[in-house]
Amino acid sequence: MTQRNASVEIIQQQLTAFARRARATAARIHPELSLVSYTLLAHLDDQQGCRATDLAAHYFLDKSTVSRQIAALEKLGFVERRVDPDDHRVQVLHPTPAGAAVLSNAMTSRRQAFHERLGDWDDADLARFASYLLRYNAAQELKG
Amino acid sequence: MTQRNASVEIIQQQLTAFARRARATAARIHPELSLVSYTLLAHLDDQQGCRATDLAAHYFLDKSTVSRQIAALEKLGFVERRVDPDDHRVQVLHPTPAGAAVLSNAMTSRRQAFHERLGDWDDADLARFASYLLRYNAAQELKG
DNA sequence: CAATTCACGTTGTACTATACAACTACTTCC
DNA sequence: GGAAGTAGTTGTATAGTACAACGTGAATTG
Repeated sequence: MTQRNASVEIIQQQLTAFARRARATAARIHPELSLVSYTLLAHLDDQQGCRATDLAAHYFLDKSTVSRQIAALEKLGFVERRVDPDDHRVQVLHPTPAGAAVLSNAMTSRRQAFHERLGDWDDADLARFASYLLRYNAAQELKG
Repeated sequence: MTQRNASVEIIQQQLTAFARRARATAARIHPELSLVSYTLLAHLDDQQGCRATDLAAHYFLDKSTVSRQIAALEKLGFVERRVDPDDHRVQVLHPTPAGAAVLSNAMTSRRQAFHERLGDWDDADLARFASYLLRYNAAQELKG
C-alpha cells in the first residue's frame, strides 16, 4: 500500500471513530442539550433567527425532523416562533433568553472539553488541523 | 479571540458537522450496511473474530446494543457465532463469507468516496491530516 | 380574478440506534 | 459447594431520523 493510501485509510478510520462517539460525548459534556438540539440552537443564535426550512437544508435533515426538534426545544422553553408578517406560512425561530443561557453553558462546556483535549498541541498544529477540517468539509458539501 | 481559540473553535465546529453527517453519508455510500454494522463487521474481520464484550468495550457501546447489532448481522447471514470451547459463556464472532463479501464491497465504496474527496490533496497534507486525527482520537480515548 | 401550483410546516407511521435494568447461564474463587 | 463475578439476551424506553399525507397560505397564470 502506498503512503497515500495509508493516509486515506487512517483518515477514514479516525473520522469514523470520531463520528461514532460524538453523540455520546455531547451527552456527557452537556446533558441538557443533545448534539442535534445544540447544533440547531447554535445556528439560530448565530443567524439571529431563521426558518425551519433553512435548518433542514443546512443540516441535510428532513423538515419533519426539524419540526420535531424545534417542537421539543420550544416545549423546553428554549426556542420561540414568530410568524413572519410578510408570509404567514413562515415561522422565524429565535432562541429565548433561557435558550440562549443553556446554549451558552453548553458552548462553554464544549469549548472547555475541546481545549482540554487539544491543550498540548502547539498553535501551528492547531491552525493546520483546523484548516484541514475546513477543507475536508467544504469538499463534502460540494460533492455530498 | 486569540488565534489559538479560533482554531479550537473551528476544529470543534467542523468535527461536529462531520459527525452529524456521518451516518447519512454511510447510508448513501453503502446502503446495505449501516455505519455501526460496518464498523462492527470490520472489527471482526480485522481481529479475525472477537467477543461481543470486546466490541462493546472498544466502541463504548452497551452490551445490549452490541447483542442486537450482532443478532441483526447474523440474521442477514453476515456473522456467525462459535461457542468458545474453553468457556461456554463466550461466543466468538466471525464474519461469514457473505459478510466478508459485503464488507469488502462497502470498504471499496468508502475508500473510493474518501479518495475522491481527498483527491486534490497533496501527499504531505494527507499524511499530516491523518496524524492529527490519530493524535486527536488517541487523546480522546485516554481522557474519554 | 379564479384555479392551479408551489412552499412551509405538522402529523402519522415506521425504523434504527441506543441505554439501563432484570434475567439466564456459565465460571471462578474461597 | 456456595458466593460472586462474567457473557450475553430480553424487556422497556427514548432519541433521532425519514417518508408520505395533509392543511394552509402564497404566487402564478390563463
